[in-house]
Amino acid sequence: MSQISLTFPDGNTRDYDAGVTPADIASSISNSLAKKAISATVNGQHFDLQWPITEDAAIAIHTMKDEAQALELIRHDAAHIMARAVQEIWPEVKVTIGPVIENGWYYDFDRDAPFTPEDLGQIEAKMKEIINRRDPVTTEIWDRTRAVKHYEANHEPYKVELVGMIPEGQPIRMYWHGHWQDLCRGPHLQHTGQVPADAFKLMKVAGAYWRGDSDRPMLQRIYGVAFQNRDQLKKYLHFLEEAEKRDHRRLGREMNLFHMQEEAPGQVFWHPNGWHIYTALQDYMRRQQTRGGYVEVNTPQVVDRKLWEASGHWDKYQDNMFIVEVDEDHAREKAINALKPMNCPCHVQIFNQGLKSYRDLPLRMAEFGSCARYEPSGALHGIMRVRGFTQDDAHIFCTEAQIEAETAKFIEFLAAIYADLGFHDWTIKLSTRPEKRIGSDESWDRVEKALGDACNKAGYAFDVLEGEGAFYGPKLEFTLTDAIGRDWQCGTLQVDPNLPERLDATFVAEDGAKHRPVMLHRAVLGSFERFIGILIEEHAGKLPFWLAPRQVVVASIVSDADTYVREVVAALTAAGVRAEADTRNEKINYKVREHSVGKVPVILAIGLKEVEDRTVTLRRLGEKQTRVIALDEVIAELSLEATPPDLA
RNA sequence: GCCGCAGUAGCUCAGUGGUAGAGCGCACCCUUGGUAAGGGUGAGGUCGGGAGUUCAAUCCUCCCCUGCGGCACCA
Repeated sequence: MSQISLTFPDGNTRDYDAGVTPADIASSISNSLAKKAISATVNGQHFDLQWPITEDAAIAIHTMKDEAQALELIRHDAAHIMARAVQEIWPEVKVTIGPVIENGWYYDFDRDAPFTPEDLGQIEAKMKEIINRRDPVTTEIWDRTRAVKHYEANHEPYKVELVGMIPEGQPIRMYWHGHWQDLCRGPHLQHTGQVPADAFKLMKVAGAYWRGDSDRPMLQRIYGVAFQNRDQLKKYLHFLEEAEKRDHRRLGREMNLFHMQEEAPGQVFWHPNGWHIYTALQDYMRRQQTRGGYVEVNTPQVVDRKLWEASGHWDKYQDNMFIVEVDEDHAREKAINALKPMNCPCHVQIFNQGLKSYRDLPLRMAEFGSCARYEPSGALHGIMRVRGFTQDDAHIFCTEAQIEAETAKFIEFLAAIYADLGFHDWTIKLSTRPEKRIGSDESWDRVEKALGDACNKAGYAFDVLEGEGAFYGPKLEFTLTDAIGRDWQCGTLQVDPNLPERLDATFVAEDGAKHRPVMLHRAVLGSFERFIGILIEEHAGKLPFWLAPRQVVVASIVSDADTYVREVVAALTAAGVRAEADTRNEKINYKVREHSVGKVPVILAIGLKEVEDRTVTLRRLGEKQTRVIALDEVIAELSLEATPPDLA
């Protein structure tokens, strides 16, 4: 038998017979390692202890202390154990796939009756039983015919399909957890008892299309989470509770920011408190855009279909548009209009007024554009995914040669805004040419390079998403990570030579001839609605002072202080601070509690002492400590704090 | 749009084949209290909408709407 040479993480190499398994190697090192080993990494591939190694390789043996590998195996085995549990309880249920996902796994089943919450409990109990049996996990490679025959005989059509999808030359691997068999690329643990019985939980059942295709059958997906131990599971469940407390829908109600109702699904009724956030953010963005060399415009809401036909939206986007038919009784002639889902065609109309010179470029045209999109009902989510929204939209009309400089300028523009808004952790993704596209490869080459170079020039790294660009051009996406680790794609910059072409935008160049400009669609926040939702969740409702809808409540302790309370409120208001009086007949404890729950950042308590000394007692949200401070001083302090970051 | 679940007072939720309850909130009264809920009294509901079964429907059945969790979607 031939020999192979294996290199260990410490740099030592040892020779073994070809076909040796990581399990053999662990045994050859020590008994304790043989017991503790769970898997190996062989030439970068996560390897089952039972798989033979056939060539020289770098190898590292993993134990439960290697968290990444341990969690992957635990979750993957849990998925199999769950599928087995389901089939032990309901043998007629058909199995499909069950991958590991963040924090756990899911498994999709085909079953007529829906799984109920009680079913989940039953499955969980059965899983624990299987874990306690400590059934061995074994594996074999089968040939395709045998695998297909096996699954046909067992009435598992989805598995037959999966076997058929495995490319020629790749092994068709079977795994057994005890008697229960599943097609699986592995790796797995060595016996079911290695999955901690007290550190997993089945979370929910949901529908999911077979192979993610909405034309194929809807399956039932059971989600589970699993960790190495009970404490980690508890911690995760606690995290979920915390995330729920940040839910913008709940905080929106509690802070009286906005509401939604069924007469206007997917649209926001902004209350005074919420509208303060909105206008503060919009005022800030308007100042930034002015500073960034943009001109602001405003364009119609209801636009005749002719323009949408010309722009191409009527063809490609109609399902997402609100169509408005004007009745003949009310209009001179019957017209079909659409609410604008995007601002770009209208911006081209403004560009097309008068003759543009190359001297006008780049022309940066911004609009807080109210758009309406008929989003699928299932997509709606609070104020994050809505049917009526306002974008911080702009289109930069420029030449191809100006794309790089304009993009670099935009990245710096966006970075400054994210920093002001408290987001420092964000990334750029460059989406490149898709398969179905227009334009020459040379032009794609140039424009993709321009975007990449612009990122480098601005000093930011980027990831590439191959083939994810729009059909007419590549784009940059800017994704920020929030306080609890969730990603939100907000900013975007998209190169578009198509729309100027379709809507016949031109400028006169130095050569005296008419040329086609390129458009850069770009946004920093995306939509105000969604971004405010993100801000609320980011801060768990405790917005930065300058954005907080209610900044200060001045609360009387005794009613003899009411006159002074009103004086303090008036002085703060005059100094540009949003202040309100609370002179209700309630105890200070009650007022403090209520305004703390309402996330008011500053409470000024006023009793007879403060009236006497012309002071206030200041209490900040979340702090127990209070501070007595002179009226003039507190006005100066809070007025400074109320100043937006770009004006401070 | 698809699968599943849900819709009862402003909010959170309980409940019943004979038109309904709690806590908080709200109103009024007492209380003037020093930093996360002082006490009392009271008002408030076409039980999401429509149809059906029934002597009788908030409850059972069907359709619709909206929401929630996923999936699909996000030119």
